[in-house]
Amino acid sequence: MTQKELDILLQFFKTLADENRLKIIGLLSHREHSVGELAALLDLKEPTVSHHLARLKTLGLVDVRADGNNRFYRLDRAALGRLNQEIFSTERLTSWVDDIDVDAWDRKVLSDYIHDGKLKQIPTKEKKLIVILRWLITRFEPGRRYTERDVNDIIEGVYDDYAMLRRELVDFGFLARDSGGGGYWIPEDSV
Amino acid sequence: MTQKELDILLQFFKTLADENRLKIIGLLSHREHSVGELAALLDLKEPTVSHHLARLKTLGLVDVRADGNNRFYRLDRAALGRLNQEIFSTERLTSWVDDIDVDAWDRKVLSDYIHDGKLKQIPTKEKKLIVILRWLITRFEPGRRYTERDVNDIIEGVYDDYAMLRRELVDFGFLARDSGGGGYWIPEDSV
DNA sequence: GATCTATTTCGATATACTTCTAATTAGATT
DNA sequence: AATCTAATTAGAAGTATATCGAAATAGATC
Repeated sequence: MTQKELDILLQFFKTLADENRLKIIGLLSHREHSVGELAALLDLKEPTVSHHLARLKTLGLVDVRADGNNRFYRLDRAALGRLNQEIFSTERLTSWVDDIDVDAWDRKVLSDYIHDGKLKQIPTKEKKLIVILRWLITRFEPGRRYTERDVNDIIEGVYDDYAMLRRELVDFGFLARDSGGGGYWIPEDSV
Repeated sequence: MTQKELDILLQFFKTLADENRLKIIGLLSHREHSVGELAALLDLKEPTVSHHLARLKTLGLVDVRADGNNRFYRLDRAALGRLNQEIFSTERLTSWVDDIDVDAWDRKVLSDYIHDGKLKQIPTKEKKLIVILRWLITRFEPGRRYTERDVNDIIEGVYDDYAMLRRELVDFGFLARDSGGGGYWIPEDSV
């Protein structure tokens, strides 16, 4: 769903989220009314009713018909039904947020822990640690072999305790290690 | 529709009339999320998200599942569909306002033109005049005969120009007059 | 048990919106 | 043309509520 569609949806709910506007819709569902009539029925001043009607009109929910000085407003039922269908279709509901960046969480964590390209400290929470490790692993090329020294040097560029981070990378499967001294590499099924 | 039902409807729209709550629903439509995740995704602080979730929960739109310190919220799709059906059924739309007092218009006119039981002035608008006449005619008993003097006295109690009002009462059929001098009375089919 | 983490509650602030009065516009009536 | 009526527009005041920081709560971890 695009931001524009979300705005439309939002305007719809905002417009209907007022007791007097709901009552106006109810009154107009019976028959058309002038502004003065509505004001009297709802015990509001004309300008207030005028304001509410303007909002309903913006949404296309009501029509106006001028008759002398009076302006008779009536409900556009078709528009109401149309909005209903559009808004509450299942597809729409489940697609409300395609445009939200789901990596925002990752970025938040990164911005919290990384300043000027350096890791400030190692997060204790596993969920956050994984975000950091995922960021760190991008400095290694898939398919290439690294000596322990290589790995330490790369990590040290962003954090002093390279041994700790190297261990975490291995523990969480971001790096594989050959116990025979064959060095480190990114496993095929790396996260 | 009762006031209570209108309130429910109103709460529904008010709850959905917020951009971030719509986004939360969208996010939860994919999968459950913790408060912290939602806060990061929406770029809001936890208390704010907590507040939004509480409102959604009041409406029954979301469920909570506790897991350690985390609380995972998820969408109750059934509730959403249920509300949709209830809210947008045609019967409901057309019955929104049965409880609105349609005599309020009359009362408005009366309060505008009558102070302390006295008629301030005669409205020029026919619609309003009729309201006044309907009020005035209640001072006469159905089935009883009145002389012109009786009529004048009764009217003069509320307005000086009794001749004018008497004429209007007759013109609009609130009073019948016997051309032979037999006086005035309320006609059977009086409005 | 003390500490840490995620969430909620509380209190304050800032913003959006409803509602009103006053002034303006447009149409009808004299 | 002048007046009157209905409605809208403009501006102001009050109310509701979204948002945040600080404090409190509850669960997990050490």
